[in-house]
Amino acid sequence: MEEEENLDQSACTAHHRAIRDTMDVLSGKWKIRIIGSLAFGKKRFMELKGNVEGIAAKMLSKELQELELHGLVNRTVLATKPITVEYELTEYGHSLKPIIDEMASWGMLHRERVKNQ
Amino acid sequence: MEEEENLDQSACTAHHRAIRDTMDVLSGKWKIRIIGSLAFGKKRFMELKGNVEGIAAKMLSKELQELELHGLVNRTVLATKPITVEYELTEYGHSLKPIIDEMASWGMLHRERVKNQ
DNA sequence: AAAGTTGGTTTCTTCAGGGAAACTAGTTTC
DNA sequence: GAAACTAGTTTCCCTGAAGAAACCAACTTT
Repeated sequence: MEEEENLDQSACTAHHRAIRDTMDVLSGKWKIRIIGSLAFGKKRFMELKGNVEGIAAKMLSKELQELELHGLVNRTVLATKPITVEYELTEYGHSLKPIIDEMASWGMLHRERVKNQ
Repeated sequence: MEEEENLDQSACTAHHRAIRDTMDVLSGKWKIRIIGSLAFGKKRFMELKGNVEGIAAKMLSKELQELELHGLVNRTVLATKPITVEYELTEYGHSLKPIIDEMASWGMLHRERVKNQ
């Protein structure tokens, strides 16, 4: 009984810690939405700004920097006529897709439920 | 090509909207962690407070009220000697488990990665 | 040379999310 | 009667997340 409790407790502690870790990386109002946008493919700064409705340039810039630091996003400067910058998910960034996808499908479920309440 | 683009765009829009909807329900620093704790089974107020490390009683109380309003959590008052209150996930609340689980397992992955970097 | 494009940075400000601690209230035990 | 346990509520405060708008700098087009 006691051993079982200890196992439960340590599994539970690790679970909580893991959730906190994830939330730290995805902290703030915008990161998940930016990643959700990039999950559809690489995008330029202004494309992202149009895609992530409501975000200000300052926020987008800041969040992209954090995502890059965490190794989730790659930033590539292209030597085009007016300089363009491309952002794309790294392989590691793509590993967040299951979370994003679950959130997206739950959101659709929820919208149906609220509609038919 | 144009039709394809329109399909892409509307699928993409719905995706973004769904993510926003989910984030609205799970807004704030604590809801996911509370749900993550309740996913292990029903808990009393003080149990939750001990379980969700760092949360203040005010926050816990406020967040639980919101979760109850959204139909994710059930609150039951028990007529015990000193009154006790039990919180548990509703069936609908359990539908969030895939999200929580994905976050937990990504968090563990991330911790491994950071450790071995 | 003025205006528009790109991708930002800087500054200034506001507001709400959240923290600490005290307080309530019913019951029970010391 | 004081202290302790239950589950909160209330108040007061403060920081940091975020918004708005202006500004910057290289290059192109008109």
